Order: sequence, then structure tokens, then C-alpha cells
Amino acid sequence: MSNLATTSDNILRCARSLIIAGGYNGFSYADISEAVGIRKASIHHHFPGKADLVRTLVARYREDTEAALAHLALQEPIDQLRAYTEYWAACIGDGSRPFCVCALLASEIPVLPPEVVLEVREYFRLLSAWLTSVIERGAKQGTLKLSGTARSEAETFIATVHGAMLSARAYGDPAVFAAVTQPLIERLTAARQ
Amino acid sequence: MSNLATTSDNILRCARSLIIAGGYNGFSYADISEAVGIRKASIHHHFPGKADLVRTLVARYREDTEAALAHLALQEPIDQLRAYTEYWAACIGDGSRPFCVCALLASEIPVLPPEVVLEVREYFRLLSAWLTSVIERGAKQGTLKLSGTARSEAETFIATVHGAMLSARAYGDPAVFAAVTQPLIERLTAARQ
DNA sequence: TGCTACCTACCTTCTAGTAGGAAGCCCGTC
DNA sequence: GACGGGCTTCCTACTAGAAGGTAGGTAGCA
Repeated sequence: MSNLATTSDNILRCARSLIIAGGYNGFSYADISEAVGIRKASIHHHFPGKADLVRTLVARYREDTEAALAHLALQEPIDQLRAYTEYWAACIGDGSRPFCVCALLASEIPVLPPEVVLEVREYFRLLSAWLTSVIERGAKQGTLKLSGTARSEAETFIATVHGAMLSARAYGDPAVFAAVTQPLIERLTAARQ
Repeated sequence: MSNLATTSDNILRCARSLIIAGGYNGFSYADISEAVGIRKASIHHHFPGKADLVRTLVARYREDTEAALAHLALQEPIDQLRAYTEYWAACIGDGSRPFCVCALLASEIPVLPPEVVLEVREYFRLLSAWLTSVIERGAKQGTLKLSGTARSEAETFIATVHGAMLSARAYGDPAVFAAVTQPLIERLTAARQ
């Protein structure tokens, strides 16, 4: 409980990397076992089943995201949007976490355990709500220029960012992500330099 | 050769549905065997390995896409873009093919056989080249209004469409797709009614 | 004593893939 | 036109290994 990195934390972190690489069906308990240096049965002690493990993982991921977004609260709307895309640009660039766990899991929803689906959906709602409020604030300030509603702009923003991750993977070129997301923010900027 | 639907066609069609549902690792030869009404070993006769099967499937998918896009050649650029998004809106709406095979496979690229990756990449290149030429033509005509280069607009278009598929899945709501892609086209339209 | 964390050893089911054979069909040739 | 290859397509039967998961035990700690 007080450890710097507990075993269950290690399991979750490892599972996250594996999911980012290949999705829910792209990893096994044996893979985690090897990476963490623990026996398969010990993983079952921490997480009875694979669905429990991934559900916990996604819930934790969402909480972390929530905290990180709250941390940006004092910044200007435009800077918040930039911080969000630049975070992912950095992750994709250095290969550390080159995909959003929930974006990846969303693509597999028809074969995912229902409890995982609920968590993924919640992540999208969180992201949508945050972006909507940021964009709304920017519009009220006059620093952002909307084409439609704030909600509609937020959904477009989410889709474009996730699609840019997909394209970066497809082309095998991290630069594609920034090439797509930079104009995305510029378009929302009221005054272009 | 002259049959209406050969066994290998059935296998490919069935595998496509299964990939759309759960990706490369989300289906097995046993699943296909059951759906097609053939024994597992017979699938191996047509496609020695899973990688062969999926490579063929993606190559065929790309050829079909190429043919379908060529079929739109006589239409106006704006109508071509609309035809593309409306095709997917219909697929997602009726649940028939609610995801692009290559968009789904792109997310799993790190764990995909290399020959499949090449085919997926080729699909993205095809789509990008087609969209770039369509958008370029629209810009020259003055019927489309670009923010950046035609290529850049094309990449944004692809990313947003694929991301919208992801969001539709995440929310469990087909309407999200149209809600994102409709403004996408409107923004490219020079004169707004 | 009881709990946590981990272990060995095992289970069942599923995985892709193989070996080898049977049925049908085309095609040449005697 | 009957015979016999050879080819295609599909089959039964099988394999080795990986999958998720369980049973039951041990070591340390409070």
C-alpha cells in the first residue's frame, strides 16, 4: 500500500503497454508474467480474471486522465487543447505510449467484456465533457472560433486526434500525428498570425 | 472460377466480418469454419496460414475500394466526399460493416504479420492519394475551400472519418459518425447556404 | 492464528497448423 | 468410350503449444 511500485501496479502498467501494442486479445497472462517476473497464478491473485484486470486498468487510466486534465484548469483554453495534443505527440514520437488505451479498446468493443466496454465509454464521455467545456470557455472569451456547437467541435476534436493516432500507425510515421492535429487547433483559433 | 460465390470468397467474406468485430486476434479458423460450414483443415487448403488469409483479404478490400472510388470519378468533388462518408454512415447505421477493416487493423499494427502491415499501409496511401486529388480538383474549381494543402486536408479527412468510427463504437451510437463527418464536409465547402 | 503474496502443478479448452486419404472432375490416349 | 493419371476440394484425425483459470501449499508478517 505504501510501496513505490506494488506488484499490482506493475501488472497494470505492463498490461497497458501490451494492450497499446495489440489490444485486448493481443496479450496473455503469460506475457505479463514474463515481463513482470511473476508467475501466471500470482496475476490471478491480484486480478481474478482478464476482464477484471482490464476493467481496473481502464478505470485507473480514466482517473489518471481526469487528474491530468484538472491540472490544466488554470491555462487558457487554446493552451489546454495544445497541451492535450502535444502530450500525445510526445508519446507517439518517443514510442513510449504511442496510442490511447481507450481508443484502441473502442475499436474492439464488439468482442470486449461488457464491464470493460462501460469503462471505455466513460472515458469517451469524460474526454467529450472536458473538451466541450474548454471549447465553450474559449468561445465565450473570443479566443476560439466555432463552426458549430462546442459539443460538436469537441466530438470532431476527439475523432480527429484518435484518427491521427491510427494514421500515424498505418504510415509508420509519428510525424503524421502532429501534421493532422496542428491544423486542427489552428482552425479553432480566432485570429491567425 | 465462374461460380457466383466460391468457397474461398465465402471464407474471405466471413473473415472480414469477424475482423470488423474483433480484429486480427479476435477470430480463429474455428470461427470461420463454423460460419462457412466447412472444416478447419479446408480453410488451410485455400489459405495456408492466417497471415495469408488476412493479407489476401486486405488486398481484395483495397482493390474493391479502388474500383468503387474510380466509379465516383465523374461526380463533383464535393459529391465524391459526400458519397464516401455517406457510404460509411449507411454501413454503420445498418450494422452491416460498421468499421473499415484497414482502420481496425491499423490499430493493431505492432502485433500484425509484416505482410499484412504492408497491405494496410497501401490502403491508407490509396485513400490519401484519392482524397488529395479530389480535394485538389475541388480547390481548383473553387467549389472547395482549403485551410492548408490538399494533402494536409486529405489526411485530416481520413483521420476524422476513422476517428468518427471509433467514437460511434465507443458511444454505441451510430449517429455520432454522421454528427462528426457532416461538419467535416461543410467546412470544406466554399459557399455556405 | 490468520492474512497477504506468491509459488508449483495441474486442468480444460482453444489455437494454428499437419498428415494423409476420399470423392469428384477434367483430360489425354489407347 | 473406357481407362487411368493428376488435379482440386474437402474430409477425419491428429499435433504441439498457448490460452485462461484452479487447487492447494508455503513463507513471511502482524
